[in-house]
Amino acid sequence: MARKISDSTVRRLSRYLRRLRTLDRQELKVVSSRELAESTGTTAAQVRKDLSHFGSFGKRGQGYGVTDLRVQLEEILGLTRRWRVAVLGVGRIGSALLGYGFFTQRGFDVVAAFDTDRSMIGRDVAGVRVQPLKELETTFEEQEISIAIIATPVEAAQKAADRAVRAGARAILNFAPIKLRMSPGVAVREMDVTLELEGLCYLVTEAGAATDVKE
Amino acid sequence: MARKISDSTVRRLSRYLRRLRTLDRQELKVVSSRELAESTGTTAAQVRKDLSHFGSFGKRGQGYGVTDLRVQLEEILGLTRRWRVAVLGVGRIGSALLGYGFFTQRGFDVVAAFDTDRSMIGRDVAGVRVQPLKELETTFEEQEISIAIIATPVEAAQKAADRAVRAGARAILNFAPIKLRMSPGVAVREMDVTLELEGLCYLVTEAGAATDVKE
DNA sequence: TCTCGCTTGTGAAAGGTAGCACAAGAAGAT
DNA sequence: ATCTTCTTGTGCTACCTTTCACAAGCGAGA
Ligand SMILES: NC(=O)c1ccc[n+]([C@@H]2O[C@H](COP(=O)([O-])OP(=O)(O)OC[C@H]3O[C@@H](n4cnc5c(N)ncnc54)[C@H](O)[C@@H]3O)[C@@H](O)[C@H]2O)c1
Ligand SMILES: NC(=O)c1ccc[n+]([C@@H]2O[C@H](COP(=O)([O-])OP(=O)(O)OC[C@H]3O[C@@H](n4cnc5c(N)ncnc54)[C@H](O)[C@@H]3O)[C@@H](O)[C@H]2O)c1
Repeated sequence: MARKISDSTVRRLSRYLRRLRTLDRQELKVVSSRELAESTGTTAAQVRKDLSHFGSFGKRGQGYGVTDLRVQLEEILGLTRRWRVAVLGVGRIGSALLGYGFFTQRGFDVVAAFDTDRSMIGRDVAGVRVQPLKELETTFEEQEISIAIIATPVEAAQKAADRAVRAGARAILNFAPIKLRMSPGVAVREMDVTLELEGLCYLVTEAGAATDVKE
Repeated sequence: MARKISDSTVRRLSRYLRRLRTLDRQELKVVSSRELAESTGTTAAQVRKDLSHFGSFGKRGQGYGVTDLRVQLEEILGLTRRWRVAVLGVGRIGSALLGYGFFTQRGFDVVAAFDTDRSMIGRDVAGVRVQPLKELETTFEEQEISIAIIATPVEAAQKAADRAVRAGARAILNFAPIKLRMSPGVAVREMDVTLELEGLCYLVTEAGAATDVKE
């Protein structure tokens, strides 16, 4: 199983899982690759190809057992354990994330939050106490935090991420609009709203230009 | 210029632009494809290939004029005009977005916000008045809103998006963890924090597994 | 003017990813 | 027991994206 799985495959697996969890809650027993494809925006062949990298989970002529496939995907993605998460920067985005109840359902426990702002420190935000940065190292170790969410202003993002990694974080989810430079062992994902909006603008502008040409 | 530009290329263009804006503010005059690549996490050849789809913007032996290339990219992405944006659902995420000053700098004006909650309606959030849903159609038309950001609970997301599109939106940025079904003419981008976190878990788990095998 | 050093722009090659099409297999009907 | 119907798993193919490699072009300095 040393095969390299592409990023787009992993993203799709996550989408399948999201859907399977809903189906499971609705107590549906089986699902076909076609149904799964339709509700996640891909094709049936793609679903089967993605799953085939990890084994055969379905029954021919029937489809996939919903609960069974859900569990398989959770194992593949590494979600059979719970993950402890810290938020760095408790401003608008940081607070929103701390209040997001969904994480707990999905296996993520936001157990710590850090800020430099005196007036934030000590406050309780959605059940998490905001700590000063100087407590970062001890808390990361004590709580065995492996994921850090960067929600500081862009100027502070690189340093905050570096510090989290030195303290033991193995993955970074970055909300600041900057490309973080990280050592190879550290996994990074970027969430940049502006970047997505710009992508939408391109599509809308192109669509407009395309129809203009046709006329 | 009817060539189809891939999503990943558009994403990179946006990253180049982000970097160019910073360089421009620092009053740097020229930048090479190599420098641009390093600061955006790609390769020099990739940068040149991406740009070559739209024309020749550099000088051989010198590099690219920072301001010049910035303007070119803004034109390509459709950012020479300003875009009017509405936020649907003024909860934790919706409020954070309304307070995000960066949008204005980048050509996006968040001019309207909608919510169903009586206690939210009429309130002023970061200078925008929260309106009831029934005013959506008139506001979209009067303000010529073309982008809708969906920040409602997941159950309401599809309906909210449909309504925005019927009212004139041509692009949707979706924060709810669900695949929206939209007619082909509408551009959609999804921002799902949980999905990104799960992707990180996969990478961390795999990295762990890989080193285990080596030992 | 000629040469040298540097960087772009791009055709060709390599490397991946997605889609097609069908044999294999499972369940239920006859 | 056989036939029918359905859906999986997968080899093959087509397409698309990235990388490579180098000629072309630009400016500086002799
Ligand atoms: N607000 C949004 O909707 C939004 C959207 C997309 C991206 N972002 C990005 O997310 C980041 C945070 O945005 P925001 O709007 O929440 O900003 P904010 O100013 O509301 O919050 C930032 C918080 O980080 C704290 N901080 C500053 N330096 C720190 C450090 N070194 N360590 C820890 N905390 C530190 C500040 O005290 C503040 O509380 C920014 O990079 C921004 O670009 C925000
Ligand atoms: N909070 C986060 O950090 C976070 C992170 C990622 C994704 N999300 C997603 O973003 C969405 C919003 O999350 P939130 O935490 O801000 O939730 P929230 O409950 O704080 O806010 C949701 C708001 O939407 C309003 N609303 C409900 N139905 C509506 C409708 N039909 N039209 C307009 N408004 C309506 C509610 O009154 C409420 O004010 C959810 O889908 C959530 O899954 C949230």
